Amino acid sequence: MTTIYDIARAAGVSIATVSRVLNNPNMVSEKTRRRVEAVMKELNYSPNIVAAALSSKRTYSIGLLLPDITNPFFAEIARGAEDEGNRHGFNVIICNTDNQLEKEKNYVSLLLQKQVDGLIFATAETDHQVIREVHAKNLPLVLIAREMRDLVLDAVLVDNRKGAYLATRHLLDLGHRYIAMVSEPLTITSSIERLEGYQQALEEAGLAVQEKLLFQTPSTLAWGIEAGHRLMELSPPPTAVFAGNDVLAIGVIKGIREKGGKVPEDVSVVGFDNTILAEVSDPPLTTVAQPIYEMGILATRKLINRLQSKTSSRVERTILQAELVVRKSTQPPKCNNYP
Amino acid sequence: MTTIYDIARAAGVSIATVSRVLNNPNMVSEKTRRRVEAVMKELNYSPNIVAAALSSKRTYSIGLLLPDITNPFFAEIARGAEDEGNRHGFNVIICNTDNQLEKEKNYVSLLLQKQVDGLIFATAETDHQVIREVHAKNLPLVLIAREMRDLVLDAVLVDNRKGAYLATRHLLDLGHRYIAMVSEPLTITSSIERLEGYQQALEEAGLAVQEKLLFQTPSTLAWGIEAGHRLMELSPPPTAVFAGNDVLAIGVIKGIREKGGKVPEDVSVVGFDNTILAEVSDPPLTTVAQPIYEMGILATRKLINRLQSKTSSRVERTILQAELVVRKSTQPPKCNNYP
DNA sequence: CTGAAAGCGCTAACAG
DNA sequence: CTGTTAGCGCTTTCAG
Repeated sequence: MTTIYDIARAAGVSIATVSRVLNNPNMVSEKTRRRVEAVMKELNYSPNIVAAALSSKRTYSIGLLLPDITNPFFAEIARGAEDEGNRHGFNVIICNTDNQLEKEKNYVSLLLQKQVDGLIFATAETDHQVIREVHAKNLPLVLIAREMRDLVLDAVLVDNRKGAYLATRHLLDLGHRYIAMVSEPLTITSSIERLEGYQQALEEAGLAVQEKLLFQTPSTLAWGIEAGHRLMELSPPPTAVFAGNDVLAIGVIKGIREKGGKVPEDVSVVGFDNTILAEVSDPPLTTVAQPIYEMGILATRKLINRLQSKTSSRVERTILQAELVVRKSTQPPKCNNYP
Repeated sequence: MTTIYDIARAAGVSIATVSRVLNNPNMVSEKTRRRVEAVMKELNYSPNIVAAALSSKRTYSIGLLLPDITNPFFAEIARGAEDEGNRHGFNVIICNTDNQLEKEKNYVSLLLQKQVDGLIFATAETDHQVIREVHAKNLPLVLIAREMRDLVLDAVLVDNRKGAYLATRHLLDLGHRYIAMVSEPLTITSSIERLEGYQQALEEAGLAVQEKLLFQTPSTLAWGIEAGHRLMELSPPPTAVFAGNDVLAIGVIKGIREKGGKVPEDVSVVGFDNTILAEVSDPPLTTVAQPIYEMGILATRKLINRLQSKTSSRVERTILQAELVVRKSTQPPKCNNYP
């Protein structure tokens, strides 16, 4: 491996000069710069970032903590983060936390030892000791897709309430009056907000929220199916359902079908997220689109900005708009037999 | 930030001893070890891995190059790689290459500068200059899911031929005689092998491969749909189709439907990969399962083994079995009108 | 514009 | 079992 010493010797300059042509080329005379560069090429030199990091204290890598990269929603966030990071010379280290506090703690500790420049955190918890600690340690940090209940930090979010409102409103506009909601556990801020949007739409339409139409389940296909079954066991079953995310929505559709119902003929279904699943499912899913990829980009850009301008300006929450994407899983109700 | 010097001073030992309790605790007497550990706890010490890496030449991070983390197939590989890496104290740096040579080159160069301990490479190309260079530089490297045409390297693969054979055979067993294949571009080794499996099954059944039943398209939903259309324009249309992967299969189903066909009633469809898409699609997709997650794990384990035993033993190709997962997208043909 | 020199925090012989 | 002493390869004052 060739080092700046080799280059310096071969070019007849000091290592300081070599370092300068690497980092501050304009502080070096054109002539010596050229010479040094030539030698670098000739000796096929490649700087050792680890060594640079040790003295400069910048590793140019950031940690991305998310529940599960296998979930299309987070995969897309990761893609956005990685693209934007790469554009600025940063690498991203992926960490799958499965929403387990223990794992998050271990990852954070490891990432700190690796001296990452900052963290992007997509956690499920609304209250989080680990995040508090990171924040206390002054490591740049931005939250994505989820917030914390009582600690305001840099974050990139989507207007969940509005999105849920749009979804429910769409169902209402189609003529539905008996609309269920299947949501993720309400320990997640986004779930709470989506539920609020649903409520608001119903209330505006002069409808009361009915307890028996509210389902709360973990966010997996299997649980969605289960919810679909329970929905169909209601008598009468709802004519429409708003699911808290695409996975649940697709599960619900499957569950409804397994009980002999048809989507959208018997019951309309709306999802949330607009992941690839919504596009691929049959019928294609009407859903609320979040600019997921863009969120990954924005969070990363925000983090990098923080890293560059040491100015500890104040906390910045970016809230993006969600919008309804109407596909084939919704239609007017056949009849309106609402209790 | 507290360093081993601080610990050494506070514990009344040398930095070497501190370093030892960190890396070779058994080389230190129980008593001083305890003391040092106590001080570490007290001073809330956290080792600086960057510094350790500079002198030890091990960064405990590995690069994972894949086309696109957003593709469920690669996301699952990434998950496996990350899980296994984490289990051994390695972090994984994700790089999305989009199969672009230029991007791959840049990433590899950056990863080398970052002194990653090794690389896991999922590339589409069958012949690859970048990989040759990495290999020449003696950086531990394992290929996953794809091979190179004329360079045998450590790799974790699936028996594509056998998988494709099983898929086609399943269709044959159901009574289909007029079976199309929609495959990814044949520049990818896996595509070629899958085509071969298809051929073999047909030939064993005494059927000739018909050129007009062979489609080759990029692996996206849109192109799959397009292929579905073209399939239905044949007269008669095939009674079954084997698609080179799940995304294409789902596209084909959509395309068939758009032309008024029913799946599986009019035409049966088999996919390949068994990603979440197969589970989520309607009808659930009969497909060939690859142990994707496990492949990620195995590739990583193989890499880590290489890192640990410096023994340059010989190249090792692991070939996993694919198996058919029968779901609802296939059934016997209504009638067998094959030309 | 350039060079000398002092680290960054840790590992790894080598002695003892 | 423990301490001393060189580095690892690069950045960064501080002089000149």
